Amino acid sequence: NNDTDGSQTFWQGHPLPEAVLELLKASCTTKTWQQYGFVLTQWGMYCSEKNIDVQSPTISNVLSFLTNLYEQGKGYVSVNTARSALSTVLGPLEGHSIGTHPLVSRLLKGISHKRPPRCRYQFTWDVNVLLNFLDKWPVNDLLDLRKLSIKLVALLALTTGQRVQTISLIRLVNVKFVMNCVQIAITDRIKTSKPGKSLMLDLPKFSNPQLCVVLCLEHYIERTFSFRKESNSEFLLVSTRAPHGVVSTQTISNWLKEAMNSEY
DNA sequence: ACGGGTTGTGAGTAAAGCAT
DNA sequence: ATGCTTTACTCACAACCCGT
Repeated sequence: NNDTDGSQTFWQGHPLPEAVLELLKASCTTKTWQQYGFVLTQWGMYCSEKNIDVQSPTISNVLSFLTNLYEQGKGYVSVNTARSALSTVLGPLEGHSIGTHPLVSRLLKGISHKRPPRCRYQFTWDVNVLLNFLDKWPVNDLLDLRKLSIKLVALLALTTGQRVQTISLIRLVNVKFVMNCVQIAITDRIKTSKPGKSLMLDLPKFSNPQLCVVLCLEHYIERTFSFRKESNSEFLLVSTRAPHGVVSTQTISNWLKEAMNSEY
């Protein structure tokens, strides 16, 4: 019904039952639909400007649109996303899906040569800087909830090397304290999920109690126990503010940056 | 089976919005 | 004012697919 993720607009040419739409929509995550939705807004604007039928363009319309994005300064990856979006929404052209049309492939290849993608991370940093910093903090009991959260997230990130998405999806029921470590199963679908297989994380105890994830995690769970009932959050990480609901991946990312930005 | 092309995904960033 | 969420956008990259 509401069209915040853009998926509805795609099949508006076909009047389809709600249940069908629901399944078509489930073929991509909301994140993907959001991105495609943005591309389609651009496409819509381009079409009305050039008097093109949004639903059934010619191949040269598509090629010009993609070239236009390139000329706006977009890199290969962005134009490629646009290609994917159009390919998903629009029917085949000249017997090819838009993504696989030979001219589209060629065009994208040209862009990848003119504006090749760079790798996301160019340098690494010394983890000890962060560890030394956290080591100087007061013991867990004396930390306020915010600092405790920041510390926990930092230690989780360092010990697991997982995306913030993964960290945000740690469910309390899946955290198992065993002998000398903690085992965490990630049961929700994540970027690298394979059907029917959940990710297992092992957190070993660390010699320095001040920097031990296991202890910090234990403490965090105790500390947040009291308001779990009201917030009824099944997830480990909760907001530092009432009603202490689930935190977004963005918040976790902010906490992480705060930990690394040692200006306290 | 591998390697290239294609598709689908989360991360990062900035800015606006919203509670407390 | 602060802490967090949402939105809009660009990007890198993982997974998938398929021809050889």
